[in-house]
Amino acid sequence: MQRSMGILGTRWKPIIIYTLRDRKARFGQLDALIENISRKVLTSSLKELEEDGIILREEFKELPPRVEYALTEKGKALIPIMCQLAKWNEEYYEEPAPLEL
Amino acid sequence: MQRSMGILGTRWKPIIIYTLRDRKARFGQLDALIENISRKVLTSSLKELEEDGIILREEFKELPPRVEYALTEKGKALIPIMCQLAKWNEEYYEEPAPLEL
DNA sequence: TAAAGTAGTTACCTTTGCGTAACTATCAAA
DNA sequence: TTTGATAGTTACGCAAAGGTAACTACTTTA
Repeated sequence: MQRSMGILGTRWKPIIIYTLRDRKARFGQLDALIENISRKVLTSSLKELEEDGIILREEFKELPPRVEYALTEKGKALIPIMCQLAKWNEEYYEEPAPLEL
Repeated sequence: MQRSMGILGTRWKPIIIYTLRDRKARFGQLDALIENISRKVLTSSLKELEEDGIILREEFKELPPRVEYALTEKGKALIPIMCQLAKWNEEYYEEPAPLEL
């Protein structure tokens, strides 16, 4: 478990994996699909996820350049887990109580 | 997903939940069961998990004092997810290659 | 010649996560 | 009176995570 968390224990990496659950995506698409993430964190997270064998980076030598990110087998194995996590929130989330004035 | 990660997106919180999957535990037990965690992070993580409705803190007015932590329903709903995460690592973990000298 | 599109990088800064070590409070037992 | 046990807290500091804004490189199109 400590090793799993060494790979996934950040705010954004599971969200990136979840976003790639049903499609490849380009850098710019990920940036647009994931609200509030900064390009810098996206860059470094993608790099680390690639190092850990979760995603694959495919570069097309075109103009303008194109890069696609997709889950590896190891990454795909996380899809059901990420989906359950999303579902868990839908089931148990409660609006924070409005502030009394 | 962003909300799930707002609650769980740290290195230690999922490990604490995983440790409580099959038993209540006292503060000192958690400290002993979870290798390498510091008491300080344990304290603050437990506090935040309680605020988020994941765990329940039960204080016994005894001497010496005793405090037990257990998962709430919302927390118990995470058990299968945490177990799958642990299993995922067992399946896909590879020893890092030994350094060549 | 300038703008537009893609995929980043770089510099700088703030916040959060986490660690270590020492300290507190309470009471019972030695 | 000192020790031991439980469950923390406090002070201090480092490193990682994360944010913003400006900049780069390449080529096509206007």
